[in-house]
Amino acid sequence: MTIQPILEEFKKHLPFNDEEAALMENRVVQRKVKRRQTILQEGMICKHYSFVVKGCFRMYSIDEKGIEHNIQFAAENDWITDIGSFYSDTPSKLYIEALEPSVILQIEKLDLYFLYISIPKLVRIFKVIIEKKFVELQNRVLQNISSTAQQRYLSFVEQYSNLAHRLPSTQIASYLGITPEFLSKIRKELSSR
Amino acid sequence: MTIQPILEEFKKHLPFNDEEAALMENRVVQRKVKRRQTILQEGMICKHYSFVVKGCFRMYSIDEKGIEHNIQFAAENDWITDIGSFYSDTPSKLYIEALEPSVILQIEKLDLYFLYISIPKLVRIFKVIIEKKFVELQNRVLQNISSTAQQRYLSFVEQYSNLAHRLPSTQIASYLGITPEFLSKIRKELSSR
DNA sequence: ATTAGACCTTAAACTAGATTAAGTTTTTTT
DNA sequence: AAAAAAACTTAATCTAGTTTAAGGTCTAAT
Repeated sequence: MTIQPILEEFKKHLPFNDEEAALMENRVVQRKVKRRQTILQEGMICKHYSFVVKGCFRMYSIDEKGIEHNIQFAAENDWITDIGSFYSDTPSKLYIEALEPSVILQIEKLDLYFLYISIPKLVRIFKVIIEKKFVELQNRVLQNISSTAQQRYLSFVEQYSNLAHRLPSTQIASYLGITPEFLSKIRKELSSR
Repeated sequence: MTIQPILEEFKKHLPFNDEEAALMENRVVQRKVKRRQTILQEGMICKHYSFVVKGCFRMYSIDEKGIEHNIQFAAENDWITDIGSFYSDTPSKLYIEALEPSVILQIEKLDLYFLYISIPKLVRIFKVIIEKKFVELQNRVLQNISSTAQQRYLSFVEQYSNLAHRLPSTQIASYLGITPEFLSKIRKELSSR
């Protein structure tokens, strides 16, 4: 079954029976994405909720000066979408790009709405998913307004150790809101102690 | 009916019928909160989801140096809770304090769970509420990693003009992640142009 | 196998924002 | 109404992080 990875993930919340799984299987599409390929670009309406089976993505915005700013990473068993664009059908200001060759499972908006009605507990599951992401984001805001770049780097490495050794440091710097040059300085300082 | 302000707010999502309203009325408690009084403190488990009827609150954390950092404000018709502590029954690291004499409506966790079961669309409503807050928070993260303090101040004033003229500038500085002295400098610079 | 394009590092000069400190005004409490 | 406490401002000094620039390494594509 294509959606097996999603079902495994849902077991942590509220497990699905065979009938529910079959309903979902019909509405989910698997897709391969090459390294550097984008699945969302500025100006597009975000049509899908995507689940990462294999690989890694970043969501970023480009400012007036042309500089990219990483808002979020998503690796195996994580969900990624521009939730604002997705639910309100407005053009996105963001990009979602594969940082590695990847495999994802995608659900379209109307299919997700159909599933919300036919499998009511799915609403509960997606509510819990977003609540967890909300808490993570809130902690990140707190860090941003209260900590130095070094402290933020250390807690990024601690919290996302799987990502930290897998991502180019340019991408991490962009996520932390500092220049790659300064991250290099921080790393040197840390290694010399 | 005590919960009238909540019902008005829900009309924007999915309106309640009389029966549903009565169920909810039984599970909601009204409470007056004095200026500077806290409804949540570090170490406590956050027991309530709170709806602001009148007044204004801030949620903040205190760092090792004793400095307070504002994570969120909530004024009329907004919800406030430490969602991490509330759903996982873990001690909070945050404070919620009234910045003005206030009136709130509170729902306890078990009551909310009862209502989620007896009024299924309530799950949908709270999912949408948190999704909107998620988008706001994501924009704030983007601002924090990509903009100067002046730009962040200007977009705070634009987005929350109702709050901006109501809050002491110390509180705004703490929310923006800068010192009150530097905010004063920014304001002077803006007014002289 | 070679070249182009990312990626990483170092270092000097610069700037946004912090810190310290002192003085003024406004608000709150008694 | 007076006293205390909180809030706002200005300015000098300091520092975390940026900018610019150059050289070096690694990876990927022809």
